Amino acid sequence: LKTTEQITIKDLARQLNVSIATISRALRDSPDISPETKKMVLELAKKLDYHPNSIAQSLVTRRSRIIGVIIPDIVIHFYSSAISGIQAAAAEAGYNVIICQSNESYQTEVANTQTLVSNRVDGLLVSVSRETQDFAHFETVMNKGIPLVFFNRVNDKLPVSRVEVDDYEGAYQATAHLISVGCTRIAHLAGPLNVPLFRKRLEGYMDALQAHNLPVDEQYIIACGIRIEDGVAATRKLLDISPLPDAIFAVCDSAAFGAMMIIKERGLRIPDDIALAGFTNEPVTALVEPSLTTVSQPTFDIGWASAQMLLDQLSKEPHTFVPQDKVLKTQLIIRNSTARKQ
Amino acid sequence: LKTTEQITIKDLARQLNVSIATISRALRDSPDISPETKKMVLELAKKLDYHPNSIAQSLVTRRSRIIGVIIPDIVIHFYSSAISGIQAAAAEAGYNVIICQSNESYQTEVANTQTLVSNRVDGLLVSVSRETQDFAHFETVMNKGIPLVFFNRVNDKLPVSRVEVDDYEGAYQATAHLISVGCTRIAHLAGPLNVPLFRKRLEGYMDALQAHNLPVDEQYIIACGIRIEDGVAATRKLLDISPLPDAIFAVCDSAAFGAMMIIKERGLRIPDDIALAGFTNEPVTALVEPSLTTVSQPTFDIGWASAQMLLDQLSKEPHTFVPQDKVLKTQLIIRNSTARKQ
DNA sequence: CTGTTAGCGCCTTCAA
DNA sequence: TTGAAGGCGCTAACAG
Repeated sequence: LKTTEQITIKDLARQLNVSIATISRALRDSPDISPETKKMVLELAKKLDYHPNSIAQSLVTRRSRIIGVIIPDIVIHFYSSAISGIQAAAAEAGYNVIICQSNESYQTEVANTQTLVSNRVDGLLVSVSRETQDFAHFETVMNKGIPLVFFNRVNDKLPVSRVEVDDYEGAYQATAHLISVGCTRIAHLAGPLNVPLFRKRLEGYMDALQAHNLPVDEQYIIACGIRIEDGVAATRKLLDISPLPDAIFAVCDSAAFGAMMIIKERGLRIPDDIALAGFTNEPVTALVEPSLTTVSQPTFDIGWASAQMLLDQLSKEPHTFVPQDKVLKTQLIIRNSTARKQ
Repeated sequence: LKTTEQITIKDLARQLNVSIATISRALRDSPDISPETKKMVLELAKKLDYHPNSIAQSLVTRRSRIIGVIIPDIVIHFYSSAISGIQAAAAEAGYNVIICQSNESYQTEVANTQTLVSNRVDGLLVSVSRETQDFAHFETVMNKGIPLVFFNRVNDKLPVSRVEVDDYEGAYQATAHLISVGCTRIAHLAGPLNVPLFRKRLEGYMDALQAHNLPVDEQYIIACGIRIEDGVAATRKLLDISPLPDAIFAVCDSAAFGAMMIIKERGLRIPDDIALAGFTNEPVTALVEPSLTTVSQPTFDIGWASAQMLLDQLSKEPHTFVPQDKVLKTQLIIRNSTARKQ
């Protein structure tokens, strides 16, 4: 075998002495085709290892059966897990997925969007970059009639469907838990506040403090990114403050890991000197020492639900579209990093 | 704006009263086109937010500018990081990437392959599933003239290019290091041995023992998967053996994490009772307690190099093709889990 | 039930 | 420098 060429319906038609239309029908078991012809065609197709050229199909059906996904960073566990959910749902419906990473860059996100539009994806699933303030590129997508669903990094600037978790509630519970184990000077490593979900976590934190008659002390709220290094830097700053906090609620697990390193480096004990809680429940949170209290997010389900929402929209008439908003529940996971103070 | 339709060169041609051929030429700055016409076309294209339909382009050029990737599991840090490398290299060359997960299933891998072929990817980057023994689906791909590169999970059953790391050497060094800190009963949590790279790690481990005049004791070699739970189960078995090992070299970091949990659960100390080493150098290895000695792999670079190798093949005449084999270096990272015994 | 015909959006000779 | 025409592989009327 040295077939550098792919088999087409034309080849099948020639070998079987029928028209290409007949082949096309047989392959897609259209109702009006004789069983014998169909059998004959399918057998030859299998023998020749024929596979339809999806590109040609897409061109004529005007559907690529491809979903485009834009995320900030695939290496972040939350996103790789969400993508698994997206792919599972997509595969079940016969769709493929093209993934683009914005690397938290607005420019890259715009470029990604264009690429996906050029590739004629049937719909778009997006977690916007941290930098993104202007949503014109997504408006363009909508104007072209391409369904769009935001997940996790959502916003209300555009009338599109979204899937998110109850970040406010999760943060509230984590903070309330820290209070319940006896902490009174609770600091927060806050995420970039132009991202709504991080703002919601901040609000949940603040409201929990107030609901328990604890002061919201601005100096205990430190701007922080979402990588380990960010947690390291933010915690260094935080531990220069006096009096020291007796607890830290970090915006995400990675930031919490960074905090953990610095707290230990300073010779302080977790949770005795400083209790610590994170957000997301990455697998390793159970493994670090002490194990990390955190807020569990259904990462796979977020991806799954987003894809379902998009697929649902894809299957309906465009004019019947009404934006949906799905909020998934989080769950507080209590571990040793917040064990009750003696 | 409510344009549900996408702009085509036909629209541009009509508005400008020129032929579609002229538009096509202007857009792709062909040499024979007047500067004025070109300028006129480009301006209108921008104004109307025209973007070429890549599907139509692919159909006629017979190149999709899409690279297909098949990996076992995107949630594994190694793979998500490798994918970042792949995407970076692909993007630089103007290629897109479609990722499929086999979930370690042979059947799924075969299905993935078909999907990607149907989508007329220009080339394929593959880390085969754990189950895969039969490579006929990849032979089919090669017979269709689609370039193929194996990375990480490579094998020598097919004459294709591959990118791997020096697994043997990495395992040898890790084991030699354990010996150098005074361990003499070194166990190995071995990966699935039908996967060549895991076999190489086993061989590196065994050869290091022999080179240092230590016996290779079969009961200290435990079959293990590559997830945390696998490490847990394997270590449970291992710690029933007497005498207990005084060190464990785990096939990967996740298995090492599982081992770490069980060792602690048994009230044994790391490294004093049992030293521990992993493989890959996932970010969290530095964070667990004690921090984990491991063998660092250039995960991003593996992806990058694989993509480069494929792109290189794509740019050359098929008949000039000679399979390449690139082996990247690993590096031993010594941390507290193997601190010298007092 | 099957064949003919016309595109989908674009590229690419071949003429003009 | 530009236009006309054919075709990439497939689907979808429309006839027969």
